[in-house]
Amino acid sequence: MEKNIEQQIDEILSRGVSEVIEREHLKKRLLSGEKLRVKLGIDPTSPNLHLGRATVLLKMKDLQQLGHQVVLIIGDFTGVIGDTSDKESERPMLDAATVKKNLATYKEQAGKILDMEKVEFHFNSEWLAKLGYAEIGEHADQFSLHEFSARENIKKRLDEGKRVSLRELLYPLMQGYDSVAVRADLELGGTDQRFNLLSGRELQKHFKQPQQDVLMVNLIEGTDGRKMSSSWGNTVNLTDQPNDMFGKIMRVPDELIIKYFIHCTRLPLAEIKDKESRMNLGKSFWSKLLTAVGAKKQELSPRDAKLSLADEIVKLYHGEDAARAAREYFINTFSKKEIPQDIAQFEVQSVSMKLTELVVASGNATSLGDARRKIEQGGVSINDKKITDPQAMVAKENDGQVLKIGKMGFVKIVFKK
RNA sequence: GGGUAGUUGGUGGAGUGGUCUAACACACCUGACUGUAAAUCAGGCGACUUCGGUCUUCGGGGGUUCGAAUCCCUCACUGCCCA
Repeated sequence: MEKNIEQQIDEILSRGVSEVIEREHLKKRLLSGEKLRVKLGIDPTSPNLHLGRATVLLKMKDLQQLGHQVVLIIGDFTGVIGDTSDKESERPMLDAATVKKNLATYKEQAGKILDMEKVEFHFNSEWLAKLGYAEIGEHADQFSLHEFSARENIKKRLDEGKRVSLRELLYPLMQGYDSVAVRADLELGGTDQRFNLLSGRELQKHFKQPQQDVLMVNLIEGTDGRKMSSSWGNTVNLTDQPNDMFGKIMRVPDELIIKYFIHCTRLPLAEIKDKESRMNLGKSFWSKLLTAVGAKKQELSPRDAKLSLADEIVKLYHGEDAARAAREYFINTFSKKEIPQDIAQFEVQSVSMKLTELVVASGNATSLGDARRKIEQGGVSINDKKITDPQAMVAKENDGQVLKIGKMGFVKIVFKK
């Protein structure tokens, strides 16, 4: 049993983790049976959680399951400081109502992973709003401009002649002071948070508190292989419907399969390793040879690996049944190119309608011009028959037929008159 | 406070009086290919259209001109240098 716990802890400290600061110290504390206060700061400006953010939450969950206290800090005050790289809008102070609303959304999403009943919540305005210049000056004195400007992303912006607001200097101070305020033992974050996470240690030291340990998880790439970010549109959101979520994961580049398994699921590492080696098998010369002579059928195709990846992830957020259904949907629709069973209906209110208008009205094109282009380029069909005439009309005889736009858009046409 | 250079479509970035809906690249969309994806190839990528056109866009506002992304004024914002 003892050993089992140690293995769990080792996995917590290594799976998907890029760096742990005071690793040995932290391991010792985790083993000691002490109940640690594990801090995570969350940003109330963007309520949409995606898989990239979920990696940290999964880690929090692991810790929660070992009996540690999860402390979530809602950055209602920090949110104002935020990132000023967006040139046109200095963000206004979030009003209480928005924060509340975003928080509710957040809780709902994070609740898919964490046991929210056991989470301790704080708004950082609780303590940050009370500080005056004197205190801020004191905190600020713990850091130098050099340290700050050496941060990679700041340095880059400085080099490129982009604006870096002085306000941004305050951000790490605030996040660091949060750790003091909640007396954090451990703080989690992405590797991009390094500086902010470490600032907590600085300030705790200054305030004669024991210094928190820091655990940084790797950032994962988005579905297109670039950095996962809401503004790139390459995220898989926790709120995505099962079919969507499944499809998005299937679109992830092959190279990321194992990384996703490690970071976004809790499939045992041994199984992941097995998949990895079986996938690599397919690439080697010997395996090709063996396959050619029919001596071996062990290997795993990236497609199948990805299917089970998508399965695992959807299961995590939507449950097993949903995952199974999503898998079927995907195979039928995209592999076998069948028309799915349940598709949205579009009710036509008149006797006939222009196809272009229908495509737009059903949400499958952004403008009539866009619809026309899709039609002209052969992206639109009705009951598997391609329509290429942009002037085409739909009428009574199309009642109940299935309109397909692109790979994903299915609409059942229903006439009301 | 002084000086100086800038602000172009989702992004980067050309363009300095008409041929500009604005090069090129990325992103995005459609199609082909495929084991999902990627890669590759083809086409597209402001809006509306009776498919002949019409209208809107180059930080905001105003002006000069037959004509402005391009010239002038003004406001806002940003970089850099100096104090």
